Amino acid sequence: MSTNDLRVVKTKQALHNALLTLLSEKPLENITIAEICRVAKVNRGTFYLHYEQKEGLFEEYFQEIMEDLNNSYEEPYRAVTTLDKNQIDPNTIRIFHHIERFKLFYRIVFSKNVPLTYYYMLFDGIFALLKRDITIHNKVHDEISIEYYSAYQANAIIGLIIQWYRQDFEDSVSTLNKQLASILRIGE
Amino acid sequence: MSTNDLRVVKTKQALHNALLTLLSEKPLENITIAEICRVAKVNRGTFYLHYEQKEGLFEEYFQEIMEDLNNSYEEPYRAVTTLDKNQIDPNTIRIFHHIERFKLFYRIVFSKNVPLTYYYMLFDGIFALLKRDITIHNKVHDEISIEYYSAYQANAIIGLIIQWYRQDFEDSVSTLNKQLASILRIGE
DNA sequence: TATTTTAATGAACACATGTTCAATATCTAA
DNA sequence: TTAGATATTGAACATGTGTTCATTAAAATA
Repeated sequence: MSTNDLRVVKTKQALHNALLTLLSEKPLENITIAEICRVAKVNRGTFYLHYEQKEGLFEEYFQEIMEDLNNSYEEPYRAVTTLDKNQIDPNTIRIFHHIERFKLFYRIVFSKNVPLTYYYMLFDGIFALLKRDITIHNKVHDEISIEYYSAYQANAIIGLIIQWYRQDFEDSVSTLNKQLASILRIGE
Repeated sequence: MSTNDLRVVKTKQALHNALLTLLSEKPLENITIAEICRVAKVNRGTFYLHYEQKEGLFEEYFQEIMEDLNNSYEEPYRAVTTLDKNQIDPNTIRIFHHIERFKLFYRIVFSKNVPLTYYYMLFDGIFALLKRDITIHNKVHDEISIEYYSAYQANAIIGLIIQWYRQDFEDSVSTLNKQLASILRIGE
């Protein structure tokens, strides 16, 4: 099933468009595979040739969004996890911008009937960024596992995002940045 | 649909037992409602009278487990979020004990094809505990929202648990406690 | 362009979902 | 204990799921 084959490209594009169309009408959980295929005018068997669940289709979008997250972290940036808290500049924290930019997607990602997969994709994305940073600055005390520490910090940030999501992203990005900066400053 | 009615009690009990039986054989995602009903010898229509999805049935177990979490936090305890980090005693951190006690359940809760609902139940449980504690000690700086701060701390702990889960809970409870204590000591 | 390769199709299958409704069995309260 | 209330049942229905297989159509390549 070569990804370059025009037939494959065409089929996937049709399925992507169909999913997007349906997502503007109703939540992912209420969309069926049969429905997507009807809209895309693609045989249902063909769907299963490429994906196992509708979630797999959704994941392809997510990949692109995760790339945006990574790009938004390209240099120049200064990390939020630097142990020297004085270095923190709220404006350098780009994660919240990213979330806001794709809040239509993140409303789906954080909705309660959706599988944990997407959560883990976000977690892994942030985890990798923080871990890279922690490793670069490598100031963590010996007795702390970098893995645990990264998981701790990454998920803490997602905790803020959950709280933000639950108020339907009403607070501004800069409010979130300030909250994070203030929290990290505690204990100085 | 009175909860006291013996018929209701009996039906729910049968469904609970059936779910438990099936869970010992295969993951929740591979268990169907029809299957649960067959094992429980309960009409499928009756299932829908009480629950919408098999997840609703699972949630009832979760409630009990959340009670254990709350109980494990009864006094005497000293909180992990006290801003004066010197007060932290790893032995007072009971969350990891709780997770380990119910690791059979938490393996399900953290599996990637399960809905986010369970994650939120755990999050809300820890969130409430930490918020109560933060409010009692109420040492958070003015500019920090207690909601955001609690969400941050609660999810950070779950971050450790995710990392723990991903290594199939191989580390000991005391390792987790020490990691948390060390992380909290950073920045002192 | 002609030939080969292979993705997509349509039909069919067994089974699951979610819902309805009249008939029945079981419980509660008098 | 009986009468009334109601939870449960079984049957049926339209639709979705996941899979199979021979056929067809569209792409790659030579």
